[in-house]
Amino acid sequence: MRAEASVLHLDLDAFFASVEQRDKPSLRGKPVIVGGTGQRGVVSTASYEARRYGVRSAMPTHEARRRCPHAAFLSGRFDAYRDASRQVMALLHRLSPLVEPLSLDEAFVDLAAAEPAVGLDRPALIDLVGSIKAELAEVTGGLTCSVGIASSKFMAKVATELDKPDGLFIVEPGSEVELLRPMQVTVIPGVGPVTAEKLRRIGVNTVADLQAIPPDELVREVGRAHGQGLLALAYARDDRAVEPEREAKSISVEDTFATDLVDHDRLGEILDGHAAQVGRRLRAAGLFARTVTIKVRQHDFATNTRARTLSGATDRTETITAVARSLLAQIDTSNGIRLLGVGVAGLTDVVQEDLFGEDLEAVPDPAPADDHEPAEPPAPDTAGARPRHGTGWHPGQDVHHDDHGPGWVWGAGLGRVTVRFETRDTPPGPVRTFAVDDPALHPGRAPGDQVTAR
DNA sequence: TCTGGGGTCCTAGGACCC
DNA sequence: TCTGGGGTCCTAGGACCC
Repeated sequence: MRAEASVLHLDLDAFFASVEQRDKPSLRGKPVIVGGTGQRGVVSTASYEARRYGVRSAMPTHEARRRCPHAAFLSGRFDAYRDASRQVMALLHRLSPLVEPLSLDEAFVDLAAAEPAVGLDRPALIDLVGSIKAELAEVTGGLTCSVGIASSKFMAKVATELDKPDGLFIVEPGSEVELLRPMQVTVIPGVGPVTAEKLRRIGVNTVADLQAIPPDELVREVGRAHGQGLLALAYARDDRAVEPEREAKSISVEDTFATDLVDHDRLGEILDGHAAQVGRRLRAAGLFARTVTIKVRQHDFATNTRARTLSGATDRTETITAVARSLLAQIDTSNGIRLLGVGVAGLTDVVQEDLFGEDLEAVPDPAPADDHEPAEPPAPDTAGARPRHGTGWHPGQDVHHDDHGPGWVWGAGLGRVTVRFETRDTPPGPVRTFAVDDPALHPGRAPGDQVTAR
């Protein structure tokens, strides 16, 4: 822990939903829910208007629909979220070279490393955050954020939660432990449902309870590393540095199906598709992987993983596919599978492919070594998790119509697709319905539709 | 009709080596 | 012909985070 409040934590408010409201004027001030829109979807982000109905992140979408049937349910536009995120991270980088992104919508900034230096007294920090918020709204077209500033990463993150949305909370150095004492133990990162229940059973509900428990009892309940970690955080002891540019340790692609799958050929095709995506991402990042993992979620939600480590690292789709297929063969899929995933780990950026002596059963005809873009296997259809990967229209998607210009998919079904024609810079626009195969209707934005940079 | 998709980190046991 | 101990790598599962 530092002597000064020099760690800043920033969290974009209801990020995905806010980007949707920014780009879809008719949704401003209305409940918006971004997430999986199918039967097995869950909520990623709910706008504050939707939260008033009890809709929360990670809630099954069918539950969200029950609570807030009149909300707009959108499946998400990750390119738009990534763009906004990049703008925000770039802004923070102009403040300090030490920026650690935690996700698209969250980051730590080390203010002690700010260039030029910034004042760390309370009035200076209030000023600084005021200008960050103004600039952030400017570059992103009106997004807001909440900010916490404290003497450590842990306390800065706790602080952010204390004033949302569009808030600022500065923890005065020295006041950390008193601030924490009355809080629920679940404010401590690493205390999820399972640990919270274990702690509850030994009478620990608040951080003050955690401080009072004999350490050996705590360690007995939650394990040594975890127990000692919790105890340190209960006393606000946290000297972790703000670390920019953490390297990726794994890459994975997975998909939950609308209905459980039994058919082995279909599962194999889906596995091939996932392996191809993983291979593409690996090559795009210039990385090679030594370990291939598959993940299988059974009909009853029981989850199996199988992994195999190769003697050399690869970025080849054929190799990943062959290993993944042989791993899938080890698993009983006869009762129905709800999720299938492929991942790689053990990443390096040096070429060291060495498959001599590798026992790859079921290796398909190896392609020439320079062929790094094999034909895509057929995309999963019917029972799969469409429309996310399919050609169907999905709610919220950007579209362009030859006659009506840019808009977004309001809904689709029964051979029809309904589009609202509006953009971030227009007033709420009109709604029209087309046949799903209307040749004048195109996915994405046409070049002329680009929103003016601000 | 419960329960996403992308990750990180930890634990425990077995293989293997010296 | 009798049972070590440490270290590393690997696999599987699970908790947790956004």
